[in-house]
This record gives sequence, C-alpha cells and structure tokens, in this order.
Amino acid sequence: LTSSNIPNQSQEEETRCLNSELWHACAGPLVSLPAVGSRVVYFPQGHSEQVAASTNKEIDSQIPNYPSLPPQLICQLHNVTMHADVETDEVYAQMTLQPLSPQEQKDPYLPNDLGTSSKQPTNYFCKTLTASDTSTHGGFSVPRRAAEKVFPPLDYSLQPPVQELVGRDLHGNEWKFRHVFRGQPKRHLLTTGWSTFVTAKRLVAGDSVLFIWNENNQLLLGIRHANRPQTFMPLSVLSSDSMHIGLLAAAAHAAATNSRFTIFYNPRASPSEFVIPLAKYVKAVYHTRVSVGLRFRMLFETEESSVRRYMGTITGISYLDPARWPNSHWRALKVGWDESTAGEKQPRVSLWEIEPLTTFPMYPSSFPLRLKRPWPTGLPFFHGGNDDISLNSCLMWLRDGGNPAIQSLNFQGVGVTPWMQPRLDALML
Amino acid sequence: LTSSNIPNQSQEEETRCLNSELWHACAGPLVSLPAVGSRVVYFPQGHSEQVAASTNKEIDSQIPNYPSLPPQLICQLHNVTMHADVETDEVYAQMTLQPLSPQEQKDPYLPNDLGTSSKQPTNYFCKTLTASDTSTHGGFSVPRRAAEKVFPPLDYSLQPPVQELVGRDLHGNEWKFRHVFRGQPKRHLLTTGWSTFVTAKRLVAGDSVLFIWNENNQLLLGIRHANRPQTFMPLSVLSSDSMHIGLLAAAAHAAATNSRFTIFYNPRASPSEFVIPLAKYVKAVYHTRVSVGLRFRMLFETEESSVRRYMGTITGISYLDPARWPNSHWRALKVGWDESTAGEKQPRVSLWEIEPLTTFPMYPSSFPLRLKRPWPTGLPFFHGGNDDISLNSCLMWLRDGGNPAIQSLNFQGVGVTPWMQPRLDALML
DNA sequence: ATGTGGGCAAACAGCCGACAA
DNA sequence: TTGTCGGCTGTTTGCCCACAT
Repeated sequence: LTSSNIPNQSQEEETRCLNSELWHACAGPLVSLPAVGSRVVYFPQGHSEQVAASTNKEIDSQIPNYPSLPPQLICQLHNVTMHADVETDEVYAQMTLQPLSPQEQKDPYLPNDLGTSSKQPTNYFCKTLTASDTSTHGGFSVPRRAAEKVFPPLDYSLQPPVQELVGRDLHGNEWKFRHVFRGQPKRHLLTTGWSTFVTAKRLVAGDSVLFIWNENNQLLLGIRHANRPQTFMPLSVLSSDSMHIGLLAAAAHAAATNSRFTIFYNPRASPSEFVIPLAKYVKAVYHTRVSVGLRFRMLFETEESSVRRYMGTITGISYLDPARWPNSHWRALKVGWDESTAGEKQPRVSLWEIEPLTTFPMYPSSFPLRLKRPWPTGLPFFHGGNDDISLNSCLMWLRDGGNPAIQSLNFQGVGVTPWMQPRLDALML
Repeated sequence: LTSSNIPNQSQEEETRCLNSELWHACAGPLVSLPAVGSRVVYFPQGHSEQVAASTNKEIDSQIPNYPSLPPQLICQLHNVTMHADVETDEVYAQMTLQPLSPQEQKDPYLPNDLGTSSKQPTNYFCKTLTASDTSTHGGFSVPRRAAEKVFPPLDYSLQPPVQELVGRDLHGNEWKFRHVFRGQPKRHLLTTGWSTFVTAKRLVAGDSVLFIWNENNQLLLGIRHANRPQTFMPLSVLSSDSMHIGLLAAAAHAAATNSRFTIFYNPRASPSEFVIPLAKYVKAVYHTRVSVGLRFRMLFETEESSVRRYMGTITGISYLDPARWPNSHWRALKVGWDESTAGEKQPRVSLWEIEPLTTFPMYPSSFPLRLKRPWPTGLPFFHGGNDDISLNSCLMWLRDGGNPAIQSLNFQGVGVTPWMQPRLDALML
C-alpha cells in the first residue's frame, strides 16, 4: 500500500449517514425508496423471495403457513436508512414499518408519494471494467466523453496534462487517483492509486465502477459487482428455513399488535421491490384495467446503468401461490415478452410494475363492480383511470365509505382496511 | 499467484464431506458433536445467544414470547454435517433435530452418548503467528519439536535438508510448502508457498495455524482467526429481530408438530453449546447435587489449543430470565471465579458444564425429593450420584414410571416427557 | 530455540507509447 | 476511440544469514 492511498478510517457504519446520491446510483435507476412518514404496502411474499435469493434456497414446503398474516400489510414507514456492506459495498436499506390498524387506515392521508424514481445524479458515468482495467499491468482507461463531462478540466498546457482526483466511497473512505491525458493517440487514464482501489474493492473484469461529480464538487465512487453466480454464502448463523419463518412470524406479530418491525431491502438481490408506496399500489390495483391479451411496457435496467422499456403481453391472471397466499396480488400477472433475448425475464409480474398500453379514464360514480362480458380467458379485473386527479378523488370517495351496497360483500383477508375490502374482493375473485 | 500454488477448485460445499479430524481440531478441544441418531436436548435460549453473538445485537424486548415453546426440547438428532465458511474457514455444524413426542420419549433408549469430547488429533501442532511469520519479508518459522513430530523426517544428508509438503485445508484445497532446515543456528522453515497461504487465508499476526499429520499420512491445514473484536457483519439479509423470532418460531413449530428442523451451531461464536446429549443433561440435572457455596471445576480452552481447569464457586441459583423462560435450566448457576484474571469469564453457567468437587453416590430408591434442611441460600437442588452405573439404573427406573406418588405432582412445562415432570418440578421450584 | 533485520536477487507492479480493432 | 501488448524501471517479494533474546 502506498501511504498516500490508505483510506481514512471510517466511522461506525451505524452512526453515519451514507451519501444518498451515491447510494441511489449504486442501487440503480429503477430503485426508489418510499418517503419516510408515508404509507406503504409490504408484501411478505416479496420479502420471502429476497431471502430465498440471498440464501439460494427455495422456500421449503415444511414452512408453516401464517393464516393470520395477510399477503399485504398497509404500513406507516417510520424510518429508512441506507447502508452498504462493509466487505462488498453492496447497498441495502433498512426500513421500520408499522402496520396500520383499520382505524388508522381511515385517518386522512393524502398519498402524494407515488414512488418518484430515485433522482439519479446527472453528472456521472458508469463503466464496466475490462481485463486491462483490472490487470496489474496498467491503469484505468477513462472513456473520453465521460472524463470531459465529470472530471474537472485538465490544464492542457502541461506536458502531459495531469491532475490528482480525490473521491470518496459509500463508507466515506478517501481514494486518490492520478488523472493523466497521454498516449498516442491521446487518452484519459487513471494511473497511480487505481490498482489499490481495484485490490481493495476486489474488482474483476466485468464489474462496474461509478464516478459521480456532485453539486458540491465532490467526487463520489461507487462499485457494482457483476452478478457472480456463486455469490451464495451459506450463512452460518441461521438456517434458511428459520429465516423464512422469522420473516413471516415477525410480520405476523407486528400485524397482530400493530407494532413496528424492521426489514432489510436489498435492491440488487431482490427480484422485485416488496415495499411500495400505498398510492402506487392503489393506483395500480384500483385504477388499472388489465386483462389477458393486454399489451404493456415495463422498465428494465441496462448494463450501462440506464433504463429501457421492454414490451410484453399478459398471458394469464392467477394467484401465484393460492394455497399459501390466497388473494395475493403479488405477481398475479403471467406475461410473455416480445424479444426472444428477454427469455430470462420474470414470467410473472405485479400490477404496479407494468405500464398498460391502453388506459381508460374512470370516475368513482361509474365503477363497474364486475364486467358483464367476461374477458377472453382468466379472471376479470375491473378497470379504472390512472391519472392523478381521478386517483385522488377516488381515494376520497373510498375513504368516505364508498358504495354501501358494495360494502356488504364479504372479504376474507386480514389487515386490509374495511373500505378496501369490497374492492379487493371484486378484484380477485 | 505461482502456478504451482493455485489451489484446486473444490467441489460444492454442500456435496462434500469435510475432514472430521480437521474440523474438530479447528473447533477446539472442548467442542463435541452429539452422535447421529442419539437423543439430545436443545435449548432455544442458547441458540438465541448464538444469534445475538453473531449479529452483535441483544435480544429486543419487542420479541414476542412463545409460551408454547419449552426452554428445552428433547430431540432425536437425525443429521449432523460439518461445514466451514468459504471466506473465513470458520467452522460450524448443521444439525437436523426432531422433537420427540411424549410417547416417543418413553421408547427404550440407552443413553451411551455422554458427549465424548471430540477426539483431538494426536499428531498435530498449533502455532500463533508472529509478525515475522505473516510479513512478506520471510517465511514461517516452525517450532523445532513440532516439525520433528508432525512433518516427515528430512534427509539431513542434503545441503540444506529440504522437502516439499502438500497439505489440504477444510475445503479440500491443496497448498504446497517448501520445508527447509537451514540458518545459523539451524531451524525449520516454510518458505516458498507460505506467503500465498497467508494472503489467501488473510492471516495476520495473532491468528493461529494448525498442522495435522493424520493416519493416512496426509497433511491437514487449519486456521483459527484471533477473536477480532469487530467481526460484526450487519447481515443485510434479515434483521436480527426477525432472526430471533425465526429461531423461536421454527423450534415452536417443530415442537408442536414433532417435525424436523435445522439449526446451525457455530462453536467459536456461541458462548455455550446449546445442543447437548440427553444423557449428559440427565446426569447433570438429576444426579448432581449443587448448592450455593459449592466449589467446582470447569474446562476452558487455552491459547495453545489445549485445555485447563478453572476453579469457581457457586454464588447463586436462579432462573436466568424468569419472565421469558420460566423453569429453564439454562445458565441457572451464578458463579464466581477464583482467579482475578478470569474476570471476563461467564458469570452464569449451566449445571452440565461444571464438575462439582464433592459428589455423593446415589441410588433411585433413596431419591430425596426435597431436602428437609434448606441449603444456605438459593433454591434447593436435589442431589444424586454421577457415576455411569447409577445413571443407567436411574434412567431405567425413570422410564418404568418411578414413584407413583411423585408422578401425581403437576408440572407446567411442555415438551418434557412425563416421567421427567416430577423431577423437574422438584428441581426448579 | 526462535523472532527480527540487513543484504541481495529475482519477480512483480506499474508507467510509457505502439499498435490494432 | 480504446483495449491490449512489449519495453522499461522502480518497488516489492522473498531467500539467505547474522544477531539478539
């Protein structure tokens, strides 16, 4: 280690506040965290999927059911803290949730948080490392456009033009690089200091690095390890079965007592977000008409850390796991994808993940509870508008009691506020 | 990496059988694993302590009670597999337990497994690494007696005497070392290959290495990282609260349904063994007279991987956590230690961990249920012998029904076989 | 008996432009 | 525009012994 490159000792992970901009950049453009204090919907099924992905073990059929635990919990989000694994820099978030009692769910609440997709930094670049970048033989080749956009301008009167860059990673550790413009043809390179960074972060060809120049003229350094297939760590603390049970029991206990519980959300390990803004859920479930055959778009992250839309078609509507999670909206849509290269994409998605291509404006007074003419196949979902105005008016209407005739219907779920019950019933039956 | 030192790609951790001898050497001389098929007692409290130690988080008072979960479960041990962390080589064991129904507990069972302390290898040595050992400047200095005992003899006619040693670590990876006898004065050294090992295993001064020469003339390599205080990894998978709940709920579910469950036992992270042979438990709880003031010995591991006894005195007898775990034998003894240097030793131990200095032979026919004269302070424990003969006869007697008068007593616990109830009742009340 | 350090040679890290893709 | 390579140099690694504890 060169003495000038020893990172500063960071403070305790717990007490420090991670740089939000860098966290979101590492998490990716599609990841958003609901606002503190807002209402969210928590899906134990999605949480289960994350644990399954992290432990590389499917859910065992031995795991008991928690019939008292509904497939979704409406919660108050009391706290969100961003974290990063000390070893791998993997980002994750800790959330404190409190299930709301039916009474609390009736309290006035204006859902202005639709899950604004995280503000990605504007002045940044992300590069996937080549063999040369990670070799000990040389430094890091900076793409020219990237260097000119995010690094401070070099003094080109120097021979060669050179400057020192100082950046900080998620833990606040400081890293110094020599930035030089040389070679024939000329190019931007990071030389001294780079290999120390590669070694310390254990970067290999295929991993990605992020350089962000923020508003305070600070350089932020992020890394994204490639999805190495063998990331499975057979956590020696607790069996995966016990983890699954623990997640369910913790949520069930919190739901029964309306007490707070804590979860970790690991955006790059989890197949889907399992804590979503209540408004986003309501909008998707109550104001979107879907049916088999419907075409839709859905956002995905590219390898260059940008987003693109893939087209797909709904091929079926059914419960993912009727025995364990009856009446669950989680991944209730079976879908097919247009592009054959999209073969590895999820065959099931949730309503709130897609953008239907055709939508109809809807007003509460004209709610059709059940469609007279059945859809070609599958279960009928009722339709609705998806503009914010009708959404708000609808929520007011729902909160004030809705249609008394509808309310007389019975709903089997638990943890869903009464004014929702007839809607859900009609939706999923 | 020198090409000759690239370790072989090991097979999948799951499918391979770890070397038992090496595992036990790394686990330490005090660690024993109950025999497969035998009956054991599982203590959720002890399991909880391990999770707390691993997550560096005390048990939150928010965690719900599981009143249906007794403080100890008598189980059949169906499976034990030895594992080692891929990253750190930390050893741990996976056990599959099945709580026994009261009916099953009555089945004939001869407890011949008293938890034979693990057979430590005879031909081995363990050295704590010095600064020179881990420096890149040189190799590893082998203590002379150790080298002569465990390494194959050198051909001293060579100048200098030299040979190549090939060993395997817990994962089956192969490591090669050049072993030379040179210097002035002459000494045994490991040179080429040593630094690769140090780097790969991330050894630093203070860590220990184990060299074992087994009966098949194979060299086995073990490591023991020093207790680095900051080993806390804020596991990003599941909150520590959920882990605690999961452990309890998994055990409670298994106890209620008499179904199997899986636990991990991490001998170097856990303060105490929490799965112990049933015979050991019965012997300690039913055949040992303890009282406040009793002096005892207890085994501890030394830094050189051997054992020594510390002397102590029982200063109190009480439930560790009467609210959460009423009637639990776990760490029911408050103790003081003779040596002031033993200040960091546990202030509470369990009956089966100690060796009382004074014991009395006892026979079933003379069981005093409750001592007429109370002990100086604290709760009265009934006394008994601790020799194997009386133990076996006592178990037979217990299994056959014991004293009918005693059986009429009521016992509040669950998961304890009926023939035990009066004993436990008398013991702990 | 064994930990540390100086001397030394070999290996590696790492900076450079030359190519080519 | 940028990935990889050969050439070159300075630093590190790592083997040897002397010396001290």
